[in-house]
Amino acid sequence: GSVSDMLSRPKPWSKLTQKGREPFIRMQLWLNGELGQGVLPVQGQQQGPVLHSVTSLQDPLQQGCVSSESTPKTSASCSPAPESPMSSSESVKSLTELVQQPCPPIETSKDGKPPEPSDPPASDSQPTTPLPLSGHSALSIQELVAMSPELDTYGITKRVKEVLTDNNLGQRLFGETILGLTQGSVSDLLARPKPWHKLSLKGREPFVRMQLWLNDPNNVEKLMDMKRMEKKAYMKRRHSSVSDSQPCEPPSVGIDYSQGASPQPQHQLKKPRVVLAPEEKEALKRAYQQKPYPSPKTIEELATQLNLKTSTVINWFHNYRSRIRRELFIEEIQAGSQGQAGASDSPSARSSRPAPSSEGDSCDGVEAAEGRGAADAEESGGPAAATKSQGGPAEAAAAEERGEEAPRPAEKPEPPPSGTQAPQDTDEGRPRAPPPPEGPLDGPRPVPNPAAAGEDAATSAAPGERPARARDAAPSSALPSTSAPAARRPSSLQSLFGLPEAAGRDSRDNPLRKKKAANLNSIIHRLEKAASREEPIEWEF
DNA sequence: TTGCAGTCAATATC
DNA sequence: GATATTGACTGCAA
Repeated sequence: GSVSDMLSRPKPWSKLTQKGREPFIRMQLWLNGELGQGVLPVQGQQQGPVLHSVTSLQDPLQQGCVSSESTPKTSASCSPAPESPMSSSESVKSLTELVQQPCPPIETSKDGKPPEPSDPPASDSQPTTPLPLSGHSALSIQELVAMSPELDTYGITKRVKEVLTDNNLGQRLFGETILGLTQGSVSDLLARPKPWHKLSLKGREPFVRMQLWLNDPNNVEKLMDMKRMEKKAYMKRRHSSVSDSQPCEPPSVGIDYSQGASPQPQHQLKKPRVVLAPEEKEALKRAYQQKPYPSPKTIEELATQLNLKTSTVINWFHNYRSRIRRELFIEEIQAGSQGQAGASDSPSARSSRPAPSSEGDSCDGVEAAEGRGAADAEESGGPAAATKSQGGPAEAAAAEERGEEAPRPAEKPEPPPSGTQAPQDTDEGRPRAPPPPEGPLDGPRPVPNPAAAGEDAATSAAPGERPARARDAAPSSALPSTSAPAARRPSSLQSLFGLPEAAGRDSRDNPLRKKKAANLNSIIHRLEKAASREEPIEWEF
């Protein structure tokens, strides 16, 4: 009966307690084929232990940055349940041990050596995760992730960065060996970690791995060894190739994908990477300011005007949106940490917190208005909340924003719901003033407000120009979005992102504000969407 | 279909 | 040489 109910009416993850998540984890493991080995023998006496392990997983992680003080109640929370033989304490202990073990093994197994040539094709025993951690017992990284308490992603990355730099260890080595990610991904992750509650299971994985690694007393040593081994291998290779002159292939040490079988088709297909010219980026940014979510038509136009492929334009928008969002997260976190103190937790709690701003540029322009309206909406959990978490924070933040240099008229985005909203955008809304150099560009000329072209102009919100600085720091709030779930676990969250309200954000606010503002557009867009559901009539203008 | 999260991997920059 | 940036891709979810 429980199964039936669960299958037909699964609760969203965020609404589940640790205990409640267990069945889903089991299902996931089962789906992944990881239950096969009796890892999680659901029934039978084994249950006890198994469950234990599952739950206990949390501990290991906790040692580290789990939100600093948080000390989540983890296991405790799960008490009831039928089987819960595991009362918190002991089970936890045993578990802890279990978990702890994992650390060491981190690199073991297949990774024992990084990529080195030798690496056997990884046997692959593990379906999904080939990485290091896998070795351990039955605990899969997924289990750890699923059961782990909220981790302080920012703190973790900070520590990792420190350890790496202090020991002169590179991101590539760390990434490939410990995280199973490439250097670029590691760099991005370390520089712009998203708050735990904003991450998907998959996205949490690297943080769990980092935490485990940090907990491993021999972590540095192991990496160092690895580094040495790599170096040796590299030298060897180098020598040999030198002699025979193999023009050589990739000295890369990492991962050998060579599966023997296929002769690596590599080269051929490689299409050259598209590199957008500054003018093109400018134009796209401008377009984004006007319409963060351009219609296909607009995209086409943009592509045509810039002489780019539509897919490039589409990708650019996707990436830009998502990156801006990420930056906002960091700001939030930083802001929080700074002021820190109490704030209760993360985003979630932060309802009223301001956002920092550190800069960024990336999104320039975007300012748009901030509209608290939007903020409100979100914050209250309103629609925004709805929008996946994501928009949430960022947007919210954006909302707060407002700043902008000169107060732009239309700034306030207002809660779109009302429909129209987006008034400003289109032309008037657009940043008329400083629109970048349109003229100069030649080829792709500065897209004269591409946005305008589109019909959807309406959607976007106010444009803002780029340098918005926004001075005011009004604290607004928002950010709440961060998802309700988070809210649920105050303990840990708190520590993570405490947000001080006041903290000096103002000072630096500007930079980011822009971004935030940009996000406003997103918010608006979404709100509109939501609104439109009810009234299909679109707001075209 | 659309948008997003997470990554990769080519480049840029330091 | 290491790290940062960023266009593109994959898989998912709504």
